[in-house]
Amino acid sequence: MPELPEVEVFRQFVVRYVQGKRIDAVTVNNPKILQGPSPQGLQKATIGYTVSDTERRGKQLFVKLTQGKKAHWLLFHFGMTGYFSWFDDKQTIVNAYGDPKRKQNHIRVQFDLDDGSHWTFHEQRMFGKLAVIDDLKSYLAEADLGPDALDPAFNEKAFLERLKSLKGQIKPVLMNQSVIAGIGNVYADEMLFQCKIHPERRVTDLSPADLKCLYKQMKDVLQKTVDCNADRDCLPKSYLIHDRHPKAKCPKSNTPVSIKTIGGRTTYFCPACQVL
DNA sequence: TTCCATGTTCCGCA
DNA sequence: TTGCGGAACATGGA
Repeated sequence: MPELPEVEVFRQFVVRYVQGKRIDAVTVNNPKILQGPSPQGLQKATIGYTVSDTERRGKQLFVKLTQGKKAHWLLFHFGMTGYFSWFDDKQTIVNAYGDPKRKQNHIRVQFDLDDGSHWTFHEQRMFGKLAVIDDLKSYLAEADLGPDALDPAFNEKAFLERLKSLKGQIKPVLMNQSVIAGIGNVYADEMLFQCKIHPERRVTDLSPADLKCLYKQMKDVLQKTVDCNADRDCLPKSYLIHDRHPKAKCPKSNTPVSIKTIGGRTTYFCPACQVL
């Protein structure tokens, strides 16, 4: 589930509830979530360190840990079902996706903080990961990741430049993290719907107006979702995101929504608004 | 019980 | 080389 907006909300969550606190203990309930370090290695990399900063690129979240002059980063990827929660003696805050009634489920890693509170990483399906990164700059330089979709430096000109040499269907291109980082299945569908572009159209067949619309909607859809704190119910009624189920009807044309596998993912679109 | 899932990666084929 | 379909990964809800 977590695409760029959700991961941005997770980042803000860390800033609000975790940043500035020292990690006193770590519990790894399922070592498979760790990519690289052993549970002991993770303990060594975190215990005694203070959470001092955060970064995000696409769907990847980086959390900086500092102890004196020593510093490194934790990398979180949330797969399809990952999220954070935080709790102390008085309250529990479940972030973005967790069902408060089931908040104790699927805790893969728990960090105990120096103020007595606890920060937990949940990941039901184990597609997510947690890694330790020594040098964030070189990691990002070597990672096969495109520019972050919401990075202000990724402007219209850069967007058009990036897409102009590509040939495939537009939807898989939008979801390709090495082209643009952060767009997943749901928000790709939404921006295509808002621009009335069929998801199977070729990038090379799109008009300049189509591409400019996609740029605008990429920013709008993602930013609106961040502003909604990733609560999809808060998004405009005119969004197709509310109609991702069989028998749903297009919010603009009232046409039954089509469901088709495109680029390997379940795709929702309006066959009347989005013509091939 | 079977099918499906919002992410990523790898393999094989054209 | 590029594009693309399919499978695999692990888990549980419908």
